[in-house]
Amino acid sequence: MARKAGTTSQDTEAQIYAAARNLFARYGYAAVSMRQIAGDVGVNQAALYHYTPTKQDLLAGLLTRHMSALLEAIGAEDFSGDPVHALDHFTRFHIRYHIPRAEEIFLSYMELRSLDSEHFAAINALRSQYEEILRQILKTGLKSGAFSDIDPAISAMAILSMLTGITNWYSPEGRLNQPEIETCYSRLVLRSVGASL
Amino acid sequence: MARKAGTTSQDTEAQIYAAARNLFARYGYAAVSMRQIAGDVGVNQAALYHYTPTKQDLLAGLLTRHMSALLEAIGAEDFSGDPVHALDHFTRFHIRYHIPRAEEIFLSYMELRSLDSEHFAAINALRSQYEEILRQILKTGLKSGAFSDIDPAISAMAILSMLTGITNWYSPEGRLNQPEIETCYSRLVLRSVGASL
DNA sequence: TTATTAATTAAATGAACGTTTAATTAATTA
DNA sequence: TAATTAATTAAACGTTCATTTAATTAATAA
Repeated sequence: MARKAGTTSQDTEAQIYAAARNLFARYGYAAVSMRQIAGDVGVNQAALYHYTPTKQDLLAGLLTRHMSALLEAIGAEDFSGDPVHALDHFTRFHIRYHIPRAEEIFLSYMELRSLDSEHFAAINALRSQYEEILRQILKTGLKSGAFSDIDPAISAMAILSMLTGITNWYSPEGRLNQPEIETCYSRLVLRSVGASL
Repeated sequence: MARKAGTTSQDTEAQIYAAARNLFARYGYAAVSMRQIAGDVGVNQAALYHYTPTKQDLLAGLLTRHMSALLEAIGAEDFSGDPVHALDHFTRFHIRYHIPRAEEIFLSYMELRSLDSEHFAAINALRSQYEEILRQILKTGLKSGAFSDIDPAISAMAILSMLTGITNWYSPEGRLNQPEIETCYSRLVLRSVGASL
């Protein structure tokens, strides 16, 4: 047998990554077999090895792509102005970016442990970069007096946990829509660091 | 071969649960084999089946024990007084209870998906009970005017995410000790719901 | 059009998995 | 002390796993 008529390699690769993301997020990396992923895509299991050398690299690829895309997206935002505005902006950006990507988020929090140490270090470095952006906003606001009585490092972790936790309960059919959730969380975040509203 | 000289069944069971908890938390339920657990305890793999009918029941047992112990512990606390004090008390209780139990926490957040639907529903009901305690504190404080401009359901989830996230970065060798962390988080939490400090 | 390359498959490999069975013996009960 | 029960083992069962090999052919380049 051979290449499927009318398809390109890029299509197949995207489908493989999408299927792997979905299955890993639902059942966990170790619980998902290469056969399952191939089955979802509709190809033979051996075809996957044209796109990834191992299952481990497939996971690492997913996580790297996710973190790189996140860093690129936040790199296009401006947090240089008023710290209160910057923190509100960061909060809303984070929620808006993460809600439609609940699978990736869950994966990148749960399956870091499934990576070998090299892959782990690489992904973790990317995550630190993202955290650092929030830490900087908090430090700036603390200096300027916009925020008060906070430990920027601790507060950054607290805020990120709070925001990322949304993906654990959010549903498009829920009581609040996304802008309402943003407003709700923005208030919680700003008040937590002592910003005067 | 037979029973090991000088040991009791209770010892072995406790060791099995401890090993399972540790391994599941480190590598994930699906990634850990019954042979590994048995190896850690120092018994043959078949011996595990004297204590659990299946691997799935072993996980469910771990999670049930954890949630029941948590509910029993918080049941001994009093949150009926001043809402500000109650929320401070809840925050400190949560941190104090969870920090030494990072393994169970990680497990009960990550491996719910590994449970079949009956086990899942049972554990989830226990978790809701715990969340409800915080929701009640927030509702009471909102009525009394101690807290302001919050959605109690959303705020409860936000606070729990924030607090539980501590287990992702906490280290006994870290910059802050546990009481300092408690104070730091208590301020974040109280301010987030608009309590006047 | 022909030759080459890239994408895919069926089949196999050897290892590991959860679980069961039947035998064995330490501890407990009578 | 003798009989029973509970805890444990070695070995095996059938299944599934990630990965490899060699063959096959659609798409592409010459």
